[in-house]
Amino acid sequence: MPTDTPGASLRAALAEQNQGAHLMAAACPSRAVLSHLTSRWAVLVLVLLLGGTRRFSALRREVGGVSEKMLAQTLDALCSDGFVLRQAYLVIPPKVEYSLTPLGREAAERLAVLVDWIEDNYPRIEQARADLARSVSTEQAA
Amino acid sequence: MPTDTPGASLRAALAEQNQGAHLMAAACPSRAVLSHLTSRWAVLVLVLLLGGTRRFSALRREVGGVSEKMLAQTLDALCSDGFVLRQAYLVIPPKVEYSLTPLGREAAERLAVLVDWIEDNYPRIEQARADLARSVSTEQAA
DNA sequence: CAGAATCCGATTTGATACTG
DNA sequence: CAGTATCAAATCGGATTCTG
Repeated sequence: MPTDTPGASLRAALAEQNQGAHLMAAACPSRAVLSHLTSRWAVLVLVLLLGGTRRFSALRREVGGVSEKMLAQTLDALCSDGFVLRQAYLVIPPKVEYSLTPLGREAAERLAVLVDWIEDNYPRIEQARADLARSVSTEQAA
Repeated sequence: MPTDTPGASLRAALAEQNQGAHLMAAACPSRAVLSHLTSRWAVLVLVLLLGGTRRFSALRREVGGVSEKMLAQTLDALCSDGFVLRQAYLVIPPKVEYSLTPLGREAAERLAVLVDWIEDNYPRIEQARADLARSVSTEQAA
């Protein structure tokens, strides 16, 4: 087994047995982490930071469509979770650099796999969507 | 390079050069796919379905905290995107089964890697958060 | 430049009740 | 059982203004 998913078997086993007290549980604290990592802008920010340290304004430019507020909010959350390191240089004009922590890098790499898959397979996804539109209630079952 | 991320090099290259017209672009249609896949309940539903076909009520029970409305809405979106197959049996009482399409399975597997990572590393994340709380503005730079 | 603060509309979310 | 309909609450998200 050359893959790097140590918890896969555990997760699968628990999922099939429905006895897990993990992410599927409403009260599980890791739910918050999941939502932070998969939030609209966090995914893009993390993947970008995988390419190296960046300043606030650079991120603002590179992450198309993000507002200052949302970017600041996203970065703040990622810093609080220990995924991103914020380094503020006390100079004028202000200069702040953001980079991934080792933990953040691990998470970002996994997100990048998803992002890359989407980009690589977008044509197939579009195709599937088109196929669906054609087969409007064509098959039944009993 | 033994990993299964064919687009990684492309993504990294584009990210570093900031010349990409892909997910980082505000208007990129794949943004919608990303948001569907990473939405609060879709992640959990997809990972659960990785464990096999499930009925609506089973999902409702297993995905802790989801409301009927949100589950229906989530499943609807995943079906429209071609990630989930919905099979309705015309019997009384009604019976509807949801399962992953090949496309959905690929996406779900990548999400599962992330979910598994979070569960496996939650202690480290908590630890990092605790460490942060201690080092409140301890280091500067110039 | 990097953000904090404020305002406020748009969207999301979730109980609850109802239906085939 | 598997939803849909409805309404109120909560959150999101962005434009704007202000500051060190």
